[in-house]
Amino acid sequence: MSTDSLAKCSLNSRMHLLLIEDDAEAAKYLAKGLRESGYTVDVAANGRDGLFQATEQQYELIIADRQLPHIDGLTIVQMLRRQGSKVPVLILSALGSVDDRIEGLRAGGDDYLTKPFAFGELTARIEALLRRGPGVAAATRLKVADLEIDLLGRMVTRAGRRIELTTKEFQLLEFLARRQGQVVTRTLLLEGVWDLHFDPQTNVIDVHMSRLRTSIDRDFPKPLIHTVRGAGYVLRDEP
Amino acid sequence: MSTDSLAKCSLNSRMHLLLIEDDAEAAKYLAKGLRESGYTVDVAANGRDGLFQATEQQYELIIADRQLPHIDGLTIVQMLRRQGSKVPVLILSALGSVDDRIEGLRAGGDDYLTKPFAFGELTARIEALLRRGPGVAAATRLKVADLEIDLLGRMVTRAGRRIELTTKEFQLLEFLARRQGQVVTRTLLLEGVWDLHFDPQTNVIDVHMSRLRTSIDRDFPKPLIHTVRGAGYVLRDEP
DNA sequence: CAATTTGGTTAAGAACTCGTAATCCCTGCG
DNA sequence: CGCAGGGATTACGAGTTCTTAACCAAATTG
Repeated sequence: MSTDSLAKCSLNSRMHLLLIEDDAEAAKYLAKGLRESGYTVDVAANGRDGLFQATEQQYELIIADRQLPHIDGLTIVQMLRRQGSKVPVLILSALGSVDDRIEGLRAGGDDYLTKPFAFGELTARIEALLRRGPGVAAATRLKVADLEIDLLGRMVTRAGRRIELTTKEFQLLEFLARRQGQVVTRTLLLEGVWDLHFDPQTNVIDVHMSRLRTSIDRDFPKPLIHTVRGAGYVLRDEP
Repeated sequence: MSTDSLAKCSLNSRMHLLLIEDDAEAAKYLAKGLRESGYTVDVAANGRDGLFQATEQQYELIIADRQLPHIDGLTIVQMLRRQGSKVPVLILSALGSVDDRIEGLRAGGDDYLTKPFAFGELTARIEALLRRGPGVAAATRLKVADLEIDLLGRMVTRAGRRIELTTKEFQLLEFLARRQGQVVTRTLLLEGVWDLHFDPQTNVIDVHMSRLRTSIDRDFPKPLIHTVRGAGYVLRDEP
């Protein structure tokens, strides 16, 4: 099966990652691949910016090169830990030899990966780090009433019938489904689905929500997407 | 990997085992003994590495300690099974109570051995598991709907009709078929089929996918290869 | 060594997505 | 009732992504 599981592991929840890598080309390649795999990726080109962004924003995981301008990867980990942050950090190292300090990372719940590595290996380790502890595998399918979402296959069915969605629609639905029953505010959607941290002054959300609605709810008696006036939207069975 | 690993796994009589054991001394002792018994043995020192290696490579059998750092033995079995792997797994445990045995087997472990044990007993059980039949053997043919792929014969048929493919096309199809139903990203394809670890800045994948499509899907009403915009491709029956 | 096959590149255009903006539609309140 | 404000819907177009055919070089074959 080899990389089977890797593929399987890579299309999960929309997680926010920070990639700290000074080699522009490598950074671009990795970021692209990770985005294809469904992650939201921010990139920092050096240690200083990286550390700043890591403290400024909350990431689910940080991937840092070992050797970086200004501040190297290991130091970033140390500083983050000193600030009380517990974000898992994955160190990319060009060094072949096993460094004691790096070895120590594993104990701290973090991990390292020696270059060159297969992309699949990276996603596998990311998934391993994102798992909330042993035994709790990340979900691969979500269910809301008769609606089923297959994250690996990027497939949605309702009442057994197949529903085609665009990428944005799928992301939006996944975001809602992960918080099913809870009201999701516009701001939350803007950040979680569009990665916008300011008000775009447009009605992007409304438009996409409308599109998603026609796909999900039009041909069915019970709508699953509900508007909460003045607050946001909910995905749930009851009105 | 594709055809390489195939040759490796099916045509080589030397059995490939993965031993996941955190106790370095025990691991060394067992590995040595198993190698003397004619097995090729890889060792992983903790659950995370073990699970990774188990998915990364095709092993005929996996021997895993029950208690491991990061991810324990039973969880490894569960995860492998969830990934569709059928590798026989032998769990080693210091726990001897009946409950533990049941739990271990229910998790999908194929056998259970309580420490301390005689080395002979270990080899006996390994042989039993390996002998236990074709059901556990590595796949030599893959099926997706009416499409059949004979990995050993390097032959493809759809609806009984023979389809001729070039080497690249076959590799591509095999890669997709091994992950049928799952979206395969371009990056993954680039690495898995072309062994390119950077962006080739061309559309090789698209072109070959198009060629594969004309071979596989042109003369049939239901296409099996589907594009997932912005992500990659899937091989599956449904649209 | 010519002929054929194979695999990578280029490029044109087809198909599709997504954001904007204009318009319509509620809902609640004065 | 009519108005205001939030929300829904629709159409459009720019930009992107995918498909395909044609081309060429390298490898393979007779």
